[in-house]
Amino acid sequence: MSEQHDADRGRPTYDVEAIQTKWQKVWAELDPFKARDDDSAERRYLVDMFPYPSGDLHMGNAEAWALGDVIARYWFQQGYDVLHPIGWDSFGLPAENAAIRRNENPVVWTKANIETQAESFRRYAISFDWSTRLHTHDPEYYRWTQWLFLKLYEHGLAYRKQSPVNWCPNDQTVLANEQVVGGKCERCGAEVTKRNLTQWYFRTTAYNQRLLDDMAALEGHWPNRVLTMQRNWIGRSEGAHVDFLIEGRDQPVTVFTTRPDTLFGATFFVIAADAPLAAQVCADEQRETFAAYLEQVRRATEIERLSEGRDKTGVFLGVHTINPVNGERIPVYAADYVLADYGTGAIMAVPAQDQRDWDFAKRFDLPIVRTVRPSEGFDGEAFTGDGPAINSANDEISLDGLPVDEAKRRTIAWLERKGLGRGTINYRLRDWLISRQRYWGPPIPIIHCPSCGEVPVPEDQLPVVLPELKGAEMQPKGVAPLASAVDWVNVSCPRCNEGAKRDTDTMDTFVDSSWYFLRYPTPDDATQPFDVEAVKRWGPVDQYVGGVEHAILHLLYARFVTKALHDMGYLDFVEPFTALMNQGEVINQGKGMSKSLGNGVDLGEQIAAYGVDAVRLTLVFAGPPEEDMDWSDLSPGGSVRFLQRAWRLSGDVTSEPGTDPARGDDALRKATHKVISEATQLLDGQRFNVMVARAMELVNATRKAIDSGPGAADPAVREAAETVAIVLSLVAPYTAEEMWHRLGHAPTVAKAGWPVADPALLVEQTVTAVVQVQGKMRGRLDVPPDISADELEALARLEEKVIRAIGDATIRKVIVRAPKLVNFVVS
RNA sequence: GCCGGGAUGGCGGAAUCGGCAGACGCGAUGGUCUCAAACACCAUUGUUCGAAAGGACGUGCGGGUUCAAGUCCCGCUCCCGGCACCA
Repeated sequence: MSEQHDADRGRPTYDVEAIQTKWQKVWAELDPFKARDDDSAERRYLVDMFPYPSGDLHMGNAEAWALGDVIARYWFQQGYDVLHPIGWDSFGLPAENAAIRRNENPVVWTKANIETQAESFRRYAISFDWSTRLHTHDPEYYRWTQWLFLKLYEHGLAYRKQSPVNWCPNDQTVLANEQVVGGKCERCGAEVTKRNLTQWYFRTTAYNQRLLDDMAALEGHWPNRVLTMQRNWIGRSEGAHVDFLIEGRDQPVTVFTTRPDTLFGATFFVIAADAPLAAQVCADEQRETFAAYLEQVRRATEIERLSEGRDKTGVFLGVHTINPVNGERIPVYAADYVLADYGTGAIMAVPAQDQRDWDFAKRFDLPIVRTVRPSEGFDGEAFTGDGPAINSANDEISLDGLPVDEAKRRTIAWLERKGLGRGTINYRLRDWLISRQRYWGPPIPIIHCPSCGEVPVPEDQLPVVLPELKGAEMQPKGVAPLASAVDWVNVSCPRCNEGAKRDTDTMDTFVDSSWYFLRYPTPDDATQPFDVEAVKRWGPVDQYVGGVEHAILHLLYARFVTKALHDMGYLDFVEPFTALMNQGEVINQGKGMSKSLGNGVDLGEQIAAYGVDAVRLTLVFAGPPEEDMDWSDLSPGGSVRFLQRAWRLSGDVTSEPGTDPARGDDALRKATHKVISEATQLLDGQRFNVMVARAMELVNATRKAIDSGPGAADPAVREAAETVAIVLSLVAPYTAEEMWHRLGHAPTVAKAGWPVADPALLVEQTVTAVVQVQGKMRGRLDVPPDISADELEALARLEEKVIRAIGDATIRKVIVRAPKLVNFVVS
């Protein structure tokens, strides 16, 4: 016995440290959470978004894993064959920046942090199958990330193009659209600028409609806000393509519009200044003006471009185009309020019905023609609402008087008939830019050959291993650090054997994490990225747990990769994560924890002070899983107190293990089985905080039964205490195991089996009926649950308080809902 | 501006089928134990009137439906999150 004894009372005390040390060792030997994968039970697959190894685990990690572990451990208790894996998302910038500072290779810092976190996870007692462990920086992992690249390349889903891209001047690398937040680098906060570069892309746009449609199956299983964010990001909009002929060009220029009905009001035409088209159409006499403007646009950061209340800028390109619907000659401008990479990079401008166009028209003194009659009393500028069309007729078509929807349909039909345009659907989603000019990521497995062009590295030559750079060799300088590893770069072309060069960019770390859940079932497979059959057995992930910060990036990419691999025949599902839970954030004193605010709460210190179980319990009990919690509102001390009360029950029970509870105290048994029944429902609904509350009630009831009820020897007391241990095993594994041990059982309580409520014990002998007068509560009656309406009403009429409340009034109506309620309506 | 979510005691939160508002916990107050303190345990704890019995009020605000509304409907306010010159 490792328990210490209280000197005064001679009774064992609840020694958190000792219990933790003791059971950690036992569990390491038992390895109880290893997935069996042997068809002995239904499989369940739970994944927590794997951690980035930056230092030790923190409060946020602690919450996410505590919540995921409740679900995993509940499944273990129910007898499922559970796969609950762990890995590390171990490529990425922080390691690289640290390595530059420390003049070493990023692997050193990365490995050290991983070991620290792994050790913390073990102490934190998460129910992992440790044999699943993987790290994305291992060549044996990224070999398959490169394989994924090659497969996408093979199927036309990976390609290289030149395009204006987001550039982070601080990190000296390009960024995906998704990594630019409010014009700033998502990672370092620097203002992002644009550069025209040739980069690698994954063709996410090939899946835009399916990414949208397949969300129907996630409805109700994914948080609403995540689905909404994904929908916004994909940004489907219905409209039309309209062709415009620009003077001096043979090929028409197509624009996208959601308002084809307003075509008669298009009084000018705008091309994104940084789109190649702008330079192409520009008239010679305007060339200098345009070049100056373009230079100004290029220099501006996104922040400046988007800044509130900024006047529209632009230049006339010296050419005109013809409005196809009315033959009007309208001027063509270049401006930066039109985006080069949305739609076609050019628009028809309808100032009367679009505020941006209105602003531009005012600035450059361009005509404004209303083609939708604004509603009564409208005193704004551009009118974007519904209304009858006006000024919208030519020899062949008249929209006048039609509402917007109908006018759109007619215009599209007319355009299609004339061959001047067509109805279309446009998406905001763009292709995923995956090249990075940094070191610590998987090299792109492409060789550039002067005669053969882009040549994929043959599969049997994977992995393309990173050359071992350290310190300043990785210093970002705008070109990829790999370029300076001359021996590594120069290779012979796999196709023609002549001298060639490796691609020197590495892949975005989001590529690593876009498929890791497929490798967990077979993490050591040296012959393939994942075992198709094993993934069929386990996949898709039944429950995914992680922060909402990945609502767009990671989840969108993982969904895209899953669909692509499905179409290639590797997967039999199209959505990777059947259900998603976003845990809330742990904040402190109303603000996010940060060094600068000095309000950080250190997980290690909390665990040292209160113990693993109390910290986990506090996090789970704080509120609904998805809600943010403020650590300063919580009381780990209270959790310790509760755990101690629970633990003490296990020492008080005097009956032998295996005692038949049927002879036990009826009232306590009923309480126990009610808690079992409720806890089961609450777990199924992921309402873990309420489940903890029920466990607390059972502890209180058991305490009472021991002290002032049937006593410690009653079999119902044992049943209750054992139930407490099992329920607590989902949240407080150490305390639960210790209780289980003191109750005379062998480890491990984690697999004791989830109790089943006895329906006979859930039937109440009496229920409380409420008696109301005028809807106000005036009395309570204890009645049998099968009481008839008449009997209940008769009893209610005899209640003294009810009689008093009715007084002289006449009873107009009596509502009886036996056995719960009687309501007298009087006047 | 658009989209999503929310507002319940001093605090975190329960009440997910329209039927006892405030489960459970924290904090607070009083008590038991103690030389004392801490721990532990017991009791009280929505506001208000009342000595008490008992009553009135009470779920962001204003209306409505209903015998009955935290819950449903209409109109607001405020807070949190996301998107935003996306044609």
